[in-house]
This record gives sequence, structure tokens and C-alpha cells, in this order.
Amino acid sequence: MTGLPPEPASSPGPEPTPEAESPDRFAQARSAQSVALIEDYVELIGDLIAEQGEARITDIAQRLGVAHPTVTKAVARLKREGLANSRPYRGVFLTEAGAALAEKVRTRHRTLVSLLVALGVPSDTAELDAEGMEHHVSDVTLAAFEAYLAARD
Amino acid sequence: MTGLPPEPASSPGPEPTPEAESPDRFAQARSAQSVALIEDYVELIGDLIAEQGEARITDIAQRLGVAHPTVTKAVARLKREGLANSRPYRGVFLTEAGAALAEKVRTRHRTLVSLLVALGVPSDTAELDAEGMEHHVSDVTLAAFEAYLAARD
DNA sequence: CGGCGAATGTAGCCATGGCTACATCTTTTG
DNA sequence: CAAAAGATGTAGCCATGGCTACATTCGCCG
Repeated sequence: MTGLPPEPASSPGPEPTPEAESPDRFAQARSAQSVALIEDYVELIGDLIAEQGEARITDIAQRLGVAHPTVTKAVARLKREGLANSRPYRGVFLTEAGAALAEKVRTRHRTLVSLLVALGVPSDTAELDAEGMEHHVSDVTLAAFEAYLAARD
Repeated sequence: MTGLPPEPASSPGPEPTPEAESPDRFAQARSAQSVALIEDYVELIGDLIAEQGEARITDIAQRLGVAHPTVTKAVARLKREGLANSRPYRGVFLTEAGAALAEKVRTRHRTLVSLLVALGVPSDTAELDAEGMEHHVSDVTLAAFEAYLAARD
């Protein structure tokens, strides 16, 4: 959906985008949507490997609530981006980069949920909302969340 | 991108989706992406009307950083959903429902930014992150944010 | 070790959101 | 008031994420 072939969609580093001011914030929020999927997959694959020792296409599909070909496509993309690898009929594995990303995502997710709960959000709602929000939490904001949670104790 | 023709994608009402438990949270987060666009458009149109008395396709396109045909399509969708109306070569206007949604979105946005700032996030980062996060903040969570902000004073 | 059921892979379709190119209508302006 | 400039509309293409249908391959049993 990004439809932005000329845009390399670089890493989540804070790129101030030197010019203009309005359009970019929307553009960024929207292109992040593409990142969201990748993050979900990587995190889930990490979870499955941790839980069951392997991540099978079918399991991923079931957990995400999508059909298996959808997962196959997504995994192909993860491989393209160097986050995972797999061999036909064997499971899916994370590369070092993938594992690192998964860990980062998982941490961020936990932090966000903790924050929401700390602010009085019921934990099930916190989980639900965090699932959508987390992909848009920048490192700076995440740090602020951690600081708040740490100070609060 | 939703690709869910059989899913009417009803109004933002809390539909608990009676069965299953894992897949849905992802599905919900993802289908919310479609809502995000609508919300952005409605909010922006509201802003433009407030600022300049009218919302022109070109202005919307420029603010969102997309080409004008993209906006034309989106506006067609808003009209389909009863959130806006327009006549060729005249501007775009919000229906009552559209204006209500715009107001809700704007309020939520402000609340989220305030919260982030209150937690120590720099205001420019808060604005940027909020743009992406806001569409995933449920009413329950929003209420918690408001309560926190109110109590904090 | 032959089969059968489950898991994967592949092909091909749909919808959406973006874009470019080109046609038209409006609005300025000389 | 006609022409140029600017704003919209329309057509048609691309990529992505989903899905269904059909073809293979694996693995477990009998």
C-alpha cells in the first residue's frame, strides 16, 4: 500500500526531513504501516520459536488470522529484507537481525502495555490498543515511557 | 488493503467479535489502518474549513503529501460513507457525521499529545508519534488518558 | 512401504491507496 | 473577453496484502 518505490523507507532512525513540514508527518505515519506488518511477523515468529521450538507457516497464519499463502508471501518479504530465512517445508527462522528486531519489538510492546496499565487502562484493552499503537512509538517516546515507569516505582 | 469484502467494516462501535481470541487482535489492528486514512482526511478537511473557509482537493493533497487523484478517490470514499459531500469543482464539505468524527479525532489527538508531553516526550516528537498512534487509541484508553491528565493538575 | 491427511508452495484474482498522463472546467489576467 | 494558468476529473498502471483453488511434498500409520 505504500506505493512509494522511489522512497527507500530507511530504518526507524529520526530523519528530520529537512524541508516542508506538514505532509511528511502523514507520509511517515502511513509508510510505518508497512513496518507494522513486518514487526508483527518477526515478533510472532520469535514467540513461536520460543514457545514451540519452531515457527510453521500454518501456525503463523492461524495466530495472525490470515490464510497461509498470505504468510508465505510475507515470509518471502522477510527473507528479502534479511530478517528471516527458511527452506521449503522446513520452518521459518530469524536471522540475527530478525531476532534483534523481534526482541526490540517485544520489549517495546511490554513497555507500552505497562504504561497503559499504569495509567489505568484495563489490561485486556491495553493489550489490544498496544498492538496497534506500538508500531508508531519512536525510540524517544519509548525512552520517556521507560523513564516514567521507572520513576513511578 | 483490508481485502475483506465479506466484512462490512461497520462504524467505530466496539464490536467484541464474539469468538476466537488471538487472531482478532491483529486483524483489528490491521483493519484499523483503513480507518486511519478516513480519520486523517476528515480531520484535515475540518481543519482546512476552519482555517480557510473551504477544503480544496489541491490543498488536501498538498497537506497530506499525496497526488490530487489520490485525494479525489479518498473523497469519493468519504462521500460513500456519508462523512462528506462535494460537487464537482466546488470544495469538499463535511456532513454532520463527518464533522462529529473530525471533532472526535481532533480531541483525541490533542489528548494524546498532551499525555505524551506530560510524560516527558518533546512536543515535536509527540506530534509525530501521535499522528500514527492516535488511530489505535480506544475510547477506554482515551478516557484513562484524560483521567490521568486531569488528576495530574 | 503404500497411503492419506496435513502442511507448503504456486497461480491468479480482488481491493485499496498511490502515481502519472491527459482531458476539462474555472478563474485570473492581460 | 479571450487566453493562460490553475484546479479537478478520469483513465489506467503499479505494488501490497488478502483470499481461494489447485498442485506438491512431508510424515505418520497401518
